[in-house]
Amino acid sequence: MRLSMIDNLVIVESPAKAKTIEKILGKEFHVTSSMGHIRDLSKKDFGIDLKNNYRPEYIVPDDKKKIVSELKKLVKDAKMVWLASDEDREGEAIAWHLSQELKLDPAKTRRIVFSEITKNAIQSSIQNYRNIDENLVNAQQARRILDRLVGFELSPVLWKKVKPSLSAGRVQSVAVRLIVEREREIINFKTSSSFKAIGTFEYKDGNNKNHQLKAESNKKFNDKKDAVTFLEKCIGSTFKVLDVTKKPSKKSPSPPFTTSTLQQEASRKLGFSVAQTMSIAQKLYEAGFISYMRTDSVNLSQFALDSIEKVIKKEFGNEYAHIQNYITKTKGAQEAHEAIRPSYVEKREIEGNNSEKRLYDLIWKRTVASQMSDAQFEKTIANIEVSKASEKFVAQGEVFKFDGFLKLYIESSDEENEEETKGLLPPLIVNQILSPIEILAIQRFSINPPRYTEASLVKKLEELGIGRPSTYAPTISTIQNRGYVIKEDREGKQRQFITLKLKGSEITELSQLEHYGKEKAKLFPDNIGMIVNDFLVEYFKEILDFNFTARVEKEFDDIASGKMQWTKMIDSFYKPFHKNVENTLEVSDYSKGEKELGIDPVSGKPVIVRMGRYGPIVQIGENVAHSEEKPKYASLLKGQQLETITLEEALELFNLPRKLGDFEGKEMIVSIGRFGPYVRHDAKFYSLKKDVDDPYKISPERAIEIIVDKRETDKNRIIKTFKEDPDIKILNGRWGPYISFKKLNFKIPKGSEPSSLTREDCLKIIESPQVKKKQRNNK
DNA sequence: CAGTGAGCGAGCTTCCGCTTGACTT
Repeated sequence: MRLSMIDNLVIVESPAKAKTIEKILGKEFHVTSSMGHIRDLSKKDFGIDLKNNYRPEYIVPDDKKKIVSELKKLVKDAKMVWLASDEDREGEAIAWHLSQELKLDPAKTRRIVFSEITKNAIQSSIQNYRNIDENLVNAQQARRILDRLVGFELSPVLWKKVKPSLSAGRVQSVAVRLIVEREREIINFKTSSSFKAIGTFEYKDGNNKNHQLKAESNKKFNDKKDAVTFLEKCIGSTFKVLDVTKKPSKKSPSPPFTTSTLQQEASRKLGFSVAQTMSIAQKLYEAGFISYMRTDSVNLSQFALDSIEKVIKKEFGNEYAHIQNYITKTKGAQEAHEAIRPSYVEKREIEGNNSEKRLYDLIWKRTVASQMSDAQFEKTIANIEVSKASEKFVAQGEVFKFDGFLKLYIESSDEENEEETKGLLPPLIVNQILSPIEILAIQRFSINPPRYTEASLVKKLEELGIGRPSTYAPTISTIQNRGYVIKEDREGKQRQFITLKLKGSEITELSQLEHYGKEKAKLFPDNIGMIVNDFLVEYFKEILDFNFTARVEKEFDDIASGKMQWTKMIDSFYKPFHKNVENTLEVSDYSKGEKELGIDPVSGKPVIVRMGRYGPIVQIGENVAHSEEKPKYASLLKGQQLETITLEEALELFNLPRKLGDFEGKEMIVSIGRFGPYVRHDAKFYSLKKDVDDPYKISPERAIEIIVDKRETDKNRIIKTFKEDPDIKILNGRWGPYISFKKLNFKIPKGSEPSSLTREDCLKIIESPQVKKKQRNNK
């Protein structure tokens, strides 16, 4: 079916948005989408003519050619083209690129903008059309060109001075820096401990009724001696209530979700990675369940506010509604969209898989809670005097007066705060004498700064105004893909802590174990991340500065408001920057993170760690040209870092390969290869079991066991072969049975019995279109 | 991801922001 003459063609960025808008505008308007940017800088020679005042060379990337040719067809038939891309710098540039690439006639082209998809907003935008804002477009061109210059000049410096294929950029390099510097803070963190006293007291009130309460000392004690001294003073002291203060307090709801806060809460509450959150949100958006998921705005449309108010009043009662619009405080926010909210808040639940349901539920609760009343408390603080000591005890209580938004939604926090003993306090009166039941002084250790999670890194970047909602998730992926950063769990450790207990007039000491330092899905810098970071911070301080983006953003704003010419801005940045690049190429050494750990007691030679071609290594002795004596090398184990490895750990690496004695007349040798620790026997390799066997300590008996076990599983490996076709084999693998065919492997569909498959069945699986598609995608 | 434990050296790698594709006639 071909659409006849379309009078009005509207072009937006996203197809899902196009669908909704078309419904609103009716059949006189055809709404289509550009799928974001349709042109980009060519990759040849930067795509920038440096000799010609930074003239950009734009091309249509291959994956956009189809869209552009379709748009060209549509435009030809239209009497009026409405460019409705987002109301921000990038959106303005998209509109401009469209007008250029589609060669739109200015007389038949109108630029319109709306930041919410409602009938009113869209119809009024049609009334208030304008021309493309060239200053804003120039600000975007400056942004794009600056990023290209930085990225495409810095990355090759790294290829020459550190390692090929590495990358650097205005956003990613600062993200890595944050993680590297945080890790160093943690490495250098000196744990200290102190004691805090917690007393349990009781008293009888006028009606002879017994009450109990807990109170904490108002001061910490630096060491055990001070804590004991305090407890000794408590013996025979009287404990008197000095004062009781009551004051009201309140807690307000958080604003509705932006991309960044959604990623943070989905990470804390649901354990999603930022990429997971975004792809689930995309599904919800495409299904029409939520508004657009890439936004920095906390604004809600009047339509949304009205329907949320109705829902709150119906579900919770009138006193729970407190309709308000929040103000976006984020640095550099462009606010082209609404906050992330349910499209129809009346819809409490959606159809979809479990993750989609959970994310929708989170968005629903957060949105509705944002329009609910403050929670009201009454806080009580009582100071308790200790007659023989200058320190006091403080009892704190908190009572709900009104739960407000907390009835629906409690925001999580990144800090794992210690539980405080806050609850209801019994009625206290001044000068009341309390009798101590027991007083504990518990040793508490200071906690190092927390490592970043993906989501808390996004939060930090957003605070610095670095990156945009559409790039948070890809940036986090990039720094992991380059090997700069690894997302990992870490086992916690154990330590002892002391509890001193005063009961009656006796002080006893108790030693207990506590777990600490357990990490889940935290970002750790890897060796190469640290080396690259140190190199960039040393030679390109300006770019790596946390305020670099903020500074250039200011200049982009000046371009947007017509106060500055974009080519001048780029020129004054690029001239000194490029000079610095050339200078760095000349003066800097090849950077491999080299560090001397000490002297090898056996040979008397220095022990050096550094990055080798295939990863981090340790060497004994220097590499002297033309010398016959070569240094000895050993690779670092997985998880060992150049930054933290000790001399002892480094020397231990040379205890491999280790001879383990003979088995069946052949020697067994233990060592560590690319794929981890192994035993070699009779020219065959047998992997040691991860986290079970230690190559430095494994016994010959255990090694033989591993060899025999492996032979057994290998025997069971072959399920079926075909005489007529030796290329096809049905095998048992780590993930169950599979078909092996000329170095390629194929899953066996559910429900088929592997041993009864015929050659024809196998060929069918190998030739099936789904499998072929998958192979293409893996390329 | 499907089973390794080597070592020549050509040619390529890379940025940040917008956005979802994918398949015939």
